[in-house]
Amino acid sequence: MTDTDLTPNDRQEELIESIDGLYKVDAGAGTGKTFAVTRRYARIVEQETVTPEDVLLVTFTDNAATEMKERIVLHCQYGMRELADAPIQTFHSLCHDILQEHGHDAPTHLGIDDHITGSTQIIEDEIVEHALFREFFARFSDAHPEHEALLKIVSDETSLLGLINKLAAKGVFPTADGWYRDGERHLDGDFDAFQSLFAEVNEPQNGGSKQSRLRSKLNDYGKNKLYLPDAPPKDEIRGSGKQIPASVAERVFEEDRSALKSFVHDIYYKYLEFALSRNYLNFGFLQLFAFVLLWEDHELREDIAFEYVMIDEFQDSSEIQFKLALLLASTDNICVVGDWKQSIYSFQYAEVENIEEFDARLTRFADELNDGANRVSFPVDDVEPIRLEQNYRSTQTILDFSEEALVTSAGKYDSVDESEVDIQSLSSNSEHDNTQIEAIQHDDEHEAVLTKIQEIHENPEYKIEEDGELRLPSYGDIAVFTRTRDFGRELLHVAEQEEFPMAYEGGVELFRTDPAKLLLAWLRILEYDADRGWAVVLERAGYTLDEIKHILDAESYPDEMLAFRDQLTKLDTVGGITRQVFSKYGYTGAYADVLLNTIQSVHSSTTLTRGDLIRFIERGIETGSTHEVHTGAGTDSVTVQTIHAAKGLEYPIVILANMNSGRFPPRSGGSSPVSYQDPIGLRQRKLFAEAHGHPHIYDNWKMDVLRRCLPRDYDEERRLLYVAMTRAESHLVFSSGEDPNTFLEELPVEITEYPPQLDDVGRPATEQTQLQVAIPEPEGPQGYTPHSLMSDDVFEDVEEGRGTAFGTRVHEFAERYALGEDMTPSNPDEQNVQALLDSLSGEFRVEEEVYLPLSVGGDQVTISGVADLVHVLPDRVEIIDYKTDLGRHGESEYRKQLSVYYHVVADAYPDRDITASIFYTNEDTRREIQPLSRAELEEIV
DNA sequence: CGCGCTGCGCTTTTT
DNA sequence: GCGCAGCGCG
Repeated sequence: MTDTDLTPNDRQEELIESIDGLYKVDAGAGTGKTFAVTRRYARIVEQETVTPEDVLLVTFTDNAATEMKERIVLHCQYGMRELADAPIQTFHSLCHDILQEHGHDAPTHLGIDDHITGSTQIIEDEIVEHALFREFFARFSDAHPEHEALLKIVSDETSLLGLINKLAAKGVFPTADGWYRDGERHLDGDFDAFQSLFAEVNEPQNGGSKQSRLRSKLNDYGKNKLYLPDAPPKDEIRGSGKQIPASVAERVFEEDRSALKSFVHDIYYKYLEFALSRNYLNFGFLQLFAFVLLWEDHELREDIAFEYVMIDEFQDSSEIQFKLALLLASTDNICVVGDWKQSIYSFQYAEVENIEEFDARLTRFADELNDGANRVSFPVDDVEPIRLEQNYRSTQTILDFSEEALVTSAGKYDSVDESEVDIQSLSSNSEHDNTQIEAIQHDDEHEAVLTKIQEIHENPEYKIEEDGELRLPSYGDIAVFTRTRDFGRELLHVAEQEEFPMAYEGGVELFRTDPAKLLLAWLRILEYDADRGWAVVLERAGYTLDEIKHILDAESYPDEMLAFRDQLTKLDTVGGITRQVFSKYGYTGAYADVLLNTIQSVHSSTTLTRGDLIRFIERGIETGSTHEVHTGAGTDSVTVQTIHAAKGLEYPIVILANMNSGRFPPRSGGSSPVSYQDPIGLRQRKLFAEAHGHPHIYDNWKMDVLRRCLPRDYDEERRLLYVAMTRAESHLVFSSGEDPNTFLEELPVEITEYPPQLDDVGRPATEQTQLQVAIPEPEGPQGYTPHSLMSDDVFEDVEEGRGTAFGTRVHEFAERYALGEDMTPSNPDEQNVQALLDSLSGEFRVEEEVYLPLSVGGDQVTISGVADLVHVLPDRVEIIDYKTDLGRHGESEYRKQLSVYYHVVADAYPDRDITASIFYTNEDTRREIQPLSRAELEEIV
């Protein structure tokens, strides 16, 4: 609904008129929340004694803040200019303002001898902060040998940054000599809470005839792990009955965490110091220091505090934001507006409990804040609930159906207790109820979705309502939502080929687009003459994979490409190279523009060499950093976006795509910040430990048990579905490829096969191969059929950095067999391996643990690992790796890995010839690998 | 029917 | 690395 003309309904009226006191507003999807909030604001500032400076209105995005202001000025005495500086803003921007004005000494409250000044920068770019954090971490590691034991099990430094931010969002801060206030209590855990989780997963199933889920999960205890010598054996952990012994709960929970806590404290505190010394703050630290300031300085707090506080989208708030709101309120005129059903930002530290258990949290937080001083001076026990239930967006059929999402079970071990779910049913004010809800399924989901769109377009069965009239739907009325950007991008790609009017809205992983990958490929060619560059360029030109393989081996690149390379070589700037590459491939669209802009803006702030640019793009691909790109496709086009991006929007027709049998939700809780060491070489270490008795021990058995006690939480996934469905005004289509996921299967809608029929749409002819190349017969033992060394996915796998894991059971068989264990081959692959090994003379061994020092950018990089199977002869040494399928592991990944071992073994056997080879057990043969030089490895590492 | 082993697939984003 | 589903065995 729009604001200017309509009159509020009764509930909205109540919200607008009730401006004094505590209110918790349950504002469901499409209930005219913004309408009511903006009118309420207008009503508040109508009072003679109140000006906009007295009213804090918090939103969660800058865009929302701007929209609020725009809509407020439509019906209040203040104009845009008067509201420009009014506190209608996000928590972050408010905290920034507070720190700018009063934050100079805020760090000293934590014992940090530094200051926040006008020149202190806010780091917005994730890539930049990660780079800074890595630099900090390297220094920290050097300066703190006392934490060596924990430092060496950190495989990904930036996950520690994640931990720091999470603690900051919970209000846990370090001080010079400990933890701020009672922050430490959060780090000790709550045994009672853990024990009840433990008991729940440890309940026997099927009325006692079946072992508990926990016992079943722990069947893998110790598998692929190296535990400390005092770790209990598997049968002691699992017990003999249907349950894990109850005493295990205490054994795994109770451990001395002082070393871990002191490590986390030191990292956290030193990073705060580092950031301030470099004159920057991240978003989390803004809130941290603002909180500290408001906590410590009573006079300042009372001075800043607002007479009225309103918070929009309260389900997206974090613990510290809830507390900041209380510190910023001078009276109990507080109003939070939100909808627990739309809480989908937990990864951003949003806590749905803030709104679900608002009253209890309010009391508890106010109590905590009043520790030692009276900071929340108003009563908090009288909260007036208001529920908006009139929906202005969707038909009643859609509204009723969407509620199903919240009570749908996600799988065998997931159930929803419907009586526990507090759903305020919405009632539609739509006059029509011509709604279609359907589910389609086809292996080629992209084409199926496009076909469905074609069917819907201008189809009288999908009429939609506009101004009380029904009309035919156009492309612009349709939106496709996906859980992942990947799917959206693929769909768009197909749509482009079919010349379908479709546009992507939202952040794009810019560096994972084709223009960026082609640019990276050419840069690699220029800089290193690298296969990884040529392969991509050749593939793009339409060569088949076998042809590419041959061209790379023979280094016989097409003349036209060599000429283009020479042309690029003559260019001085990376901007020039970028422009040339884009123009060669006809990339003139929005992606290319934004890419060029990004590169040039980095270039103008630093002097960027080609090597720098390569690393910049590689990092961009790795981190998947996103940039807002406006594709500006024609006026009448289908919108594609992620569900997260679609929040707050509405479309007449919604297609919810990609409802496939993926395992939902994504791993909750995130990975442990202090994670296990990179598993490279784990199996070899185990073998080595067994063979030589010198295990390299690094694993923690308690963690293995603890992890398995945490139940999966599907609630947010249910809410995500709910958000997607409630965007729809009239029609809802679910779509899945391959197999539908459990949610879709459980929903009360029939899933129908939907074969795509897009033949009538013009398709461009596939590009012709430009060069025919004779493929030489592969060498190898007789009787094996040749097969391509390159699977279809290799380029993608390698480009996206997937496929570094090594372990296959065949490999394990080979190692055990070679080491003299009594192994019987159980499949043809293993038989092939056995035959190969039997045909070789000489000694096999698993090499000792070694460290290969590589010098990278002046810093030492160490790769630790145990060499794979090594075949030693008097005059030569051969490193052998095995693989059954290359689909999941790019050959270049093997080459990288084997190269590391190659140099290790070369050091160990200086007088002998060293070779490294992969044995393709499936159907092929052995192939020698040309190891990367140390210099090339350095580039990769 | 219960249990253990094996193969498969694999992430959202704002300040 | 990890959960889940499918399958074979007892």
